[in-house]
Amino acid sequence: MSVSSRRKIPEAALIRLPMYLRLLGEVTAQGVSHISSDQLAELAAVNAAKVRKDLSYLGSYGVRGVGYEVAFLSYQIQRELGVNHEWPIVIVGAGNLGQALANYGGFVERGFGLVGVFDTDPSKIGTHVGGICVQHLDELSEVVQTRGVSIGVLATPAATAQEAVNRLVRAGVGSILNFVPMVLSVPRGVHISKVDLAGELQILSYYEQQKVNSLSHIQATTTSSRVVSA
Amino acid sequence: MSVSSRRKIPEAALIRLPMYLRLLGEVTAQGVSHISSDQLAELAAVNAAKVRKDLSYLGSYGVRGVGYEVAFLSYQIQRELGVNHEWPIVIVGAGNLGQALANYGGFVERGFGLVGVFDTDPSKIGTHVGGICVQHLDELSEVVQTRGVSIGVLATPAATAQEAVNRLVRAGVGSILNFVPMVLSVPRGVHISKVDLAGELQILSYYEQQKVNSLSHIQATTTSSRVVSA
DNA sequence: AAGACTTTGTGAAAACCTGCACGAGCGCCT
DNA sequence: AGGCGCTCGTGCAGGTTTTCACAAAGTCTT
Repeated sequence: MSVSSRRKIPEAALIRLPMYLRLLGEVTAQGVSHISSDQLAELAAVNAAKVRKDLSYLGSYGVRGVGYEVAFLSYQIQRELGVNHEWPIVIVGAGNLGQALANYGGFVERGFGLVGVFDTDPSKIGTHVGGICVQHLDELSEVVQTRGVSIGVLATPAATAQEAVNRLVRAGVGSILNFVPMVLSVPRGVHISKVDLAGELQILSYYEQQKVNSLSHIQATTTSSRVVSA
Repeated sequence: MSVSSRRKIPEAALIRLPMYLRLLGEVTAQGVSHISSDQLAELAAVNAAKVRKDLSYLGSYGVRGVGYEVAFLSYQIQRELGVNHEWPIVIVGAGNLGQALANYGGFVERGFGLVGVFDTDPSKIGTHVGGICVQHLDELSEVVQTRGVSIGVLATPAATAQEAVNRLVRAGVGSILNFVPMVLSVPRGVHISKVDLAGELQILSYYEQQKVNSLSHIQATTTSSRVVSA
């Protein structure tokens, strides 16, 4: 059995691996060669036991009394995440967000090479974003197949998102990062994860509203006690 | 006691409220006046019991045998999230991502009005993005206070992110949406939530890698059995 | 070499989340 | 009015995630 599929990593732990990997990269740049779960936990602002348990899903790569060797641990996380080699990605939708994502340096920096940007708007096709010439969506399948793309980013208007997903899936893309605030359906086996930008703000808005409410509650309480005591 | 602070909504349920709200808006546009938990669950691609439990944290707003009145439920979710009124927001960092976010129509559409974009780069200051003139970060405090901003979006380079956060906090911002792949520290009481774009892709990469691994595992098995049978 | 000290890996407890199953309440029909 | 059918709200069981606590296993000092 292949080493990396030894066990399946729980979702909750998986989500934190990119963060650990990034932090390990940072401490490497600072010349640190070993790190304890306590130190890594401090950097990641999480519990140290959680760090150890998360890392234990990869295997026993720490040394008791010493900690983890940064370079070795980085490599193991990379291998597990599959980011020890570059993944070609495509972006569908060359609007505001699509363009910004195409220009976003963070993707290539962390192992994702943009090989295609697609749209259906004739005025966008032929323009260059992120060093790539925008192509018509009809070319998607061709590019996905010749470049071996298995990850796609979706940034179209809501109206055309499901159709774009269908095309991505038909072309052979196996995982999709969805920025369109819509529930999309994909066949079993295709992985889709979503980022709802406005939704994130609405969650923050809840916390702010709670603060306002609790303040007005205190004020109301104060006021009524004044009334009572008057 | 104020009605909306009656109970605290569990994080897991809170995250789904923006989605429900959006779906309710869509069905309203289609002229639907009532909806059952089953129907909403179908639209949201989640379990119906989960929908009912999530909504029950807001109060008992459904009618047995009938379902939920869309308009009323929408209003209640909006009130709970605090999005029944507009929130002014600021964006710090007018780079690629900051500009795209400033131009992103989804924010204003869902109750967030951009009132300031800030940067420290002199070449950016004075340019217009998203209908707003980019100002120097030194102006942040002034704008936050006069406009009553309590939510900020962070999209600076990593090197300056912590300093930008400090300024946001000092200016009086209570919640921050962080797009910078960095762990930032904020004082108790300030809420920070992060979106790690490349991290999301790395998670997808894990799933794709798993598929590759399980294929090569099958191949390895097949190969070895061939060897055995040869 | 032994003892002190450090840090991992993990069992077990606690907290949290999900999904089922069903009682309770509501509208409609006769 | 009473019975029927529908759908909510929720107790409970099962699953997942987090945290604690400690034995095991290493280093370092003397």
